[in-house]
Amino acid sequence: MAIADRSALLDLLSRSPLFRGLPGEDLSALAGIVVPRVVAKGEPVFLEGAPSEGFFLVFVGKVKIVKLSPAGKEQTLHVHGRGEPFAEAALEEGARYPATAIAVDDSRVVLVPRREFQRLLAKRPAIATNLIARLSQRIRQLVALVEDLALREAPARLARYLLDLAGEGAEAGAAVMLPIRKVELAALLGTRQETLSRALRKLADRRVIRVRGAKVTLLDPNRLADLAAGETADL
Amino acid sequence: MAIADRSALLDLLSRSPLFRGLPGEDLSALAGIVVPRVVAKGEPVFLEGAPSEGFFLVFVGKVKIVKLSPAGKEQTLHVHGRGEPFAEAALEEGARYPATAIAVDDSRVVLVPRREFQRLLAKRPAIATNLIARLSQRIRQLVALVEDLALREAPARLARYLLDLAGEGAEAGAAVMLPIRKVELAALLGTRQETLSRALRKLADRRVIRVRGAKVTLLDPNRLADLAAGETADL
DNA sequence: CGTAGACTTGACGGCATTCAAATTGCGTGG
DNA sequence: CCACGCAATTTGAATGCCGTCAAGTCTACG
Repeated sequence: MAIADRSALLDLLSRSPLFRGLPGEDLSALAGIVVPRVVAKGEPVFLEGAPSEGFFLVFVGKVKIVKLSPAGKEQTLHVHGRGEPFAEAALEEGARYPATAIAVDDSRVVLVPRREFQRLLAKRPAIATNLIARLSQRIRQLVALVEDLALREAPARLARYLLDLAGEGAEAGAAVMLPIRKVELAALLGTRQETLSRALRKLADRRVIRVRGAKVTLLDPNRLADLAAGETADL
Repeated sequence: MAIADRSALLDLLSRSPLFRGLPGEDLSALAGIVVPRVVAKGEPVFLEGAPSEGFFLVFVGKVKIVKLSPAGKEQTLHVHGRGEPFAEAALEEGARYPATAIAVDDSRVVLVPRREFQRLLAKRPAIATNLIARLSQRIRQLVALVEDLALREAPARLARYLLDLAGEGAEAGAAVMLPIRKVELAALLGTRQETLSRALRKLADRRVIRVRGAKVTLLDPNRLADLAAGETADL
């Protein structure tokens, strides 16, 4: 990795939720340990079932974590952007990756090797705390996904996603840009692009949102929240 | 709690995945800190959204973790039996329970209060390691559930569950007892009792299993594994 | 034996998937 | 600046799994 990247790397590490607040010497040591990798769009970072080498951080680009069925269907568990760690759940001795990671765009990631990380973990209990917090958060995300899949219909999932994207204080008229292609979004919402398209249409027809390509305007956030909550009441 | 229970409590704690290997003095301290609770069948241990008091261990009985929709639908995330900890993901300051816990049978649980636990956690790094392992395992379970919901049809989910229950080396003719009522199992598999009933029937008709009440005999584990993997090929 | 709870079966409808085809968006070469 | 072509997205029509509603059956147990 070029010299010019080293400071960027240090910056990345220091901002990561896992290493936040770590002394400079540790960050420096980490920067020396970490293994950079380039991954082209559509290529895997690792495959489900492969023995864990460690966990990763997204340096540039986007990486999705997916489950694939033999029948070729795909469910996205999460899409990670710059600075985010992934595969932190596969850190134990002999662990295997429980899902596949694929680059959504041309990306650069860094591998934090398992052994070295464990050594650091033993030395710095603060990292354990951060890791526990991170794992707990991931559990909450997965619980929310299960809730979506089991308890909500496609339009309601979309509504919840849009509200999530807009953040808490979503005013009427607020606009959001979809950060991923619609096929990817469909996979994340547990459906197909066709169904997503129809769901967008449905909300747009009811003047709850307006869609212009990847730009979605929230015309009526309150109604959107109702729909997200599972209100079925059609117009 | 009666004196006679104290040794049972210590036994429970020492066998718990979180506290395994802890020095006797810590276990003793824990036993003094822990808060016993009796919960009748169908009653909640805690409700989704309530501020976390800490996490729990099942002493006697069974507790299910569920997500409820406004429409009244229910998805079970997990069913915990004797000795198992639950709600370990809600340990942070100000955390709220991300799902509801309900006793499936008349049960006794013990609460491990958040503050006290955190104090112990700071003192014994080994617990942090155990906790990380536990959270990672929970993540894998949830990923498996998502996979089921998104990628498999009801009969395939049932097949996977039965294989899970039978364990790795499932011989033809091996029998398993369903540990929970069929309504509960249906909720865990993300479906209804009617659908579960039909799925059992389907597998039985094909001579893959035999069902006698709660006893299920695996007549053809290989075929069952194929079905679990998503093979659709009907008879 | 009778009752309550657990489970099964049948009929019907809906949401989402699948297959197929049309349409739009957009980067690139002319 | 515009046309071409691929990729992304949308739309339409048919099918299917599963959920709902409503009876019916089984079984443990008093």
